[in-house]
Amino acid sequence: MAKHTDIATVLVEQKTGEQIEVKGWVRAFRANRFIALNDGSGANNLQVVVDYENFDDAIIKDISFHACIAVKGQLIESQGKGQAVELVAESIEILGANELDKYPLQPKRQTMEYLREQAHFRMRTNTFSSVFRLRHALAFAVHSFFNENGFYYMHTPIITGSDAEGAGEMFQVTTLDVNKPARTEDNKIDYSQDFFAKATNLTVSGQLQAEIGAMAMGKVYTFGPTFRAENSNTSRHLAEFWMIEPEVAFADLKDNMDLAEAFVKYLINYVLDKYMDDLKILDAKIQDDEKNMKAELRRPMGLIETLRFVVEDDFARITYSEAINLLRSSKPYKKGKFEYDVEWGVDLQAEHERWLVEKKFKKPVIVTDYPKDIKAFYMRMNEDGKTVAAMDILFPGIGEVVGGSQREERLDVLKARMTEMDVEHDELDWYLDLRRFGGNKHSGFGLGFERIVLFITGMTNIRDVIAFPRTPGNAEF
RNA sequence: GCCUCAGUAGCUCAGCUGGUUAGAGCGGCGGACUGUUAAUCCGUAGGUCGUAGGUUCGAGCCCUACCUGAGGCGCCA
Repeated sequence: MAKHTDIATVLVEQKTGEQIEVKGWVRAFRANRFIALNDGSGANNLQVVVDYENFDDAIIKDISFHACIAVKGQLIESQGKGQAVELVAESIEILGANELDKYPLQPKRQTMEYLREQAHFRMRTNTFSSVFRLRHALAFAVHSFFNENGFYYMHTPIITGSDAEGAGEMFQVTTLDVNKPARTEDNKIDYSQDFFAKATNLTVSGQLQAEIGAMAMGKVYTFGPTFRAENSNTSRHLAEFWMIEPEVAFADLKDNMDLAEAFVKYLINYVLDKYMDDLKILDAKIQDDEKNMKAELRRPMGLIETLRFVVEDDFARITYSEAINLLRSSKPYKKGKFEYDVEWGVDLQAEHERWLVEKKFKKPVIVTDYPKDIKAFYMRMNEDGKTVAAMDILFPGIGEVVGGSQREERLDVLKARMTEMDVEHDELDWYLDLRRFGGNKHSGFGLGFERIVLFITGMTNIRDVIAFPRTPGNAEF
């Protein structure tokens, strides 16, 4: 028996005249004659033509929406419009029939919220199969970009005993009996009896460990799961997400920005180059979604147009202080339209970031040199003693996609900052060692993978770009 | 964690100022159909109006609490 062929391959090679076998799920069965078959290998369906007189009624009856079938036959030039080739069915095997009266999906538009509840089936829809193919492509492109640029992929720990970074609330990892944990004599929980003989958590960032790598391997990156136990209820936050964190020795803040910008553009170019079919499906979906929306709520550009625009143009680069000045002389500020005040020393609010990105520059904006008091202890202090060498990249629609900095390499300055910000020195002694012994200038950033997938797919809720989203109160599947 | 909005058939929604028997489209089911592209046509079944209380002669509609979802904010990536 011939091995079956991926539909994507059949459609690319178009070897008409050949006998082939394909396997997949029925997307539609029209006029008792035409099956739109999809096996997930690509965005496009293969049209299978059935002469029903040649088949049992029972088989014809089982060819229904999302039933799984195998088809053997000859590939021919399509006799109809809409596709180049089609498969003339000579034999059809029902691999898995479908009970339509109980099946939660329907061949019609269904809301993202409803499909989210059907996470075990939603990948069978056009939208989600495209999203997850793009997610795969982008993950692959992450590795390919760094590999091409001389970076080493580093696996930082998922369970960590280090809780000093302060990036967010953490999930505790323990094998102690939560109902009656071991206690010390003064009735505190006795972590010396826990699995790792200390309190441990799921990682909130691999950055500090990546710095260890950079101080030996030069250019490293991590790409792995990250966990935040924040009670964040937004369309841009997950409790479990994937983060990419490059760390580069001998690099200053400008090198860091150049890297981040080149990286993001590489990812976008990668899918523009290789996954246009999926982008077209999502582009069309967005246009369809926006058809009934008021003009001012629609996106100014289509998805593919937006992606091209981002890669063709330089990102805007401004300092935090310049951003404050721009905001204070902006129309919405003068008219009192902002809900929050704009004041040097206070972090930019979402509405301020949105004005900068969507109104002022109309493209991604890199904001640098934030006040030291609103940023982390490890960011390098600038000459002015007030700001640090930090940078955030803000994207239209989703806000902060990248957060990074040049790291403080001066031992005395770093220690002073840790004291100032109440960071335990003892726990991070190894981190200080990196400065004590052969330290160097270095920089890095963190990029939320789902946020960039969100931007590139044009989806609007981060829960729809990860197969099984974890959010407060929800860990289904 | 805070604010706002929503929950009516399997799905997407309509349901007037509180008033008789709860409406549509799609989907399902039964049938027709051999060039369709979200196929089309005919027929048909399907509802504890999120849950629990309350107000009222009378509640899908008003009030209270809770649950679930969405949007926004904060925290961040």
